[in-house]
Amino acid sequence: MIDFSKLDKTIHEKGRLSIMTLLASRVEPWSFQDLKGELEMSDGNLITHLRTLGTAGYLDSEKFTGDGRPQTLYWLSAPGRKAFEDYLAILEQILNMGR
Amino acid sequence: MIDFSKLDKTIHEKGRLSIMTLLASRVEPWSFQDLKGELEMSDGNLITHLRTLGTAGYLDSEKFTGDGRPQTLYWLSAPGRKAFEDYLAILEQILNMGR
DNA sequence: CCCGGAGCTTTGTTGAACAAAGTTTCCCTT
DNA sequence: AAGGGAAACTTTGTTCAACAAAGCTCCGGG
Repeated sequence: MIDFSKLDKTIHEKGRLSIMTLLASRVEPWSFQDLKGELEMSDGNLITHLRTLGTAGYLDSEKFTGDGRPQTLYWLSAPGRKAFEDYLAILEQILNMGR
Repeated sequence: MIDFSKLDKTIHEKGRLSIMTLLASRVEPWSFQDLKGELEMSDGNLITHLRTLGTAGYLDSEKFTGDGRPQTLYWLSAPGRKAFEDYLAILEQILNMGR
């Protein structure tokens, strides 16, 4: 039987799930603007989710101020990738059980 | 790109997701006691989630008082199964995108 | 006629999502 | 140098839902 209590609540919330999925979907980091453009989210909401994920140790970020406008890049940390893999494993169990 | 806004919030919450998964996993209905035994949830919390799903039209229920103790049985309605299928389709997209 | 369990309601607390507006920093233009 | 503007971030406040705990109701059995 699936252990739903193992479903990482930090990841499961819709907003953060979408962020984690985007970050996991490619190797290159995402800028704040790219994330904002892809997800329809207010600045405050987006940055709060990013901070929550950062505090959990799931992502790293770096602020660049070199070329043109300043921008911050975000990418999954190793623990973040691991946590997301675990999360996906449960999704897979749900899929297999529900069909 | 995945449309995360289509992620049914009624289903996505952890408690209701576990209920829907259980109900979808077999043809026979589940009794309140079976659900309560499988999911570790208080009576009030469980019944509230069931009512939320019922109000959304995602499940049907019937109260039996014939043999021995009274019991209520719950099962997915046709719209509920459809909504769950749609939900699973998005999970599948997330899985495919994250790997 | 109580006793107890099943199902359900009610109440209250806690916490999180989200929006909106304000703040800071820094580049670029004039 | 001064001001404009965009990016990133903070703050504030509202709103809503999860969840626990306790109480209520119905009904069958002893």
